[in-house]
Amino acid sequence: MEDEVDRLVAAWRRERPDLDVEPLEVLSRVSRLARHLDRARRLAFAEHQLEPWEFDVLTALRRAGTPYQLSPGQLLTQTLVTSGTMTNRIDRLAKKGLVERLPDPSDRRGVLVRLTDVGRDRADQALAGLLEQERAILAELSRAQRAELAGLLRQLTAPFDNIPG
Amino acid sequence: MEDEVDRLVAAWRRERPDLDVEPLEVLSRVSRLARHLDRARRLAFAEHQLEPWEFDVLTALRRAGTPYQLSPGQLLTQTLVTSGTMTNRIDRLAKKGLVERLPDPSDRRGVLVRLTDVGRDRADQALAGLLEQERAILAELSRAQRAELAGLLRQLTAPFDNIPG
DNA sequence: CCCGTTTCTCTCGATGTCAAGAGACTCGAC
DNA sequence: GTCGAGTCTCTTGACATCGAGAGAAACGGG
Repeated sequence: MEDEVDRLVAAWRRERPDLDVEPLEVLSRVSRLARHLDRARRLAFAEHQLEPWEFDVLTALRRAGTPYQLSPGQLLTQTLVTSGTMTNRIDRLAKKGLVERLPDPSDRRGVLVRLTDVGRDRADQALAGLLEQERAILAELSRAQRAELAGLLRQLTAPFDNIPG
Repeated sequence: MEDEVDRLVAAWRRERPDLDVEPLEVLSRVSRLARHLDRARRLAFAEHQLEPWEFDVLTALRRAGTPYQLSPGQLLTQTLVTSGTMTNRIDRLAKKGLVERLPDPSDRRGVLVRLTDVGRDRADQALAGLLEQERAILAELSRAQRAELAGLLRQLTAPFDNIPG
């Protein structure tokens, strides 16, 4: 089956026959698939009244384990947004009752963000929904193919995740 | 070599041992790799004084072939942004002298956006730089592995690209 | 022809993000 | 102790995007 990247590559070969555009076969597909996934996730989360960014923050806290609390700084590094953005996000999540701000008992500059019970349940439900949807997308592939794909992708992501920042 | 997704998956298995999180092994890697690629591309384009969105628009015109012109509407569908955004983008590219607006001779409601010579050269140079960088990222894999990866990704993207919109 | 519908592009207001910096507090050297 | 550098969170202003809708022109049935 043909996809958009096949058409993209064909267009480049026509317009720039001097260039080797083979890298696009892999990396343009990665980018485009990621975009499709973003849209699909937005839909899946909407069923739980969550935005993707809310899911990101809530699950970071959820993965931390009890008592489900992290500093805003720790949340920054996990979600890769800036501090101004995180302040805004915590404000909105707190207003919705999904997290609460607590003073950090060991550092009076600091704050701890803790998941409320409601927040934990919402995160758990949204994760279950996400996994269900992702399983449907991956049904195109056999178990062996999925493992193969995961392994090849790991080879590409590992340098980014380990060497720099 | 371990990557962030391995750590992510391990955290979920600890916190939610009841869930099968195998889909994350593939799809979280796709999303994270796409994010790394975005950052890398931003850097590569900066050497040519281009933003990623500028590259998107210029190369859409470039791929169209001579005379390198498309309507704003055609650019919308290729770049997947809204019309308000495209108007803004064309304004800024025109101000930089990379594209120009022409009245559409066959439809007085319409406009044609045409790549200037400067714009075409910038697009060509930026594409060459991008491909060079992408080749470096893909050097982790053998030619056969790249072909395998492209094929598996195509199986996942094809349903999105063909069935819906 | 004429009028309603559709198809274009652009305008406008709201929103989320980033980058830079301010303010509060901690920590270590002296 | 005290001072300066470092750390942490929040504030502010700029900016790109989206979504809804306005205005202009094309299209097509009666």
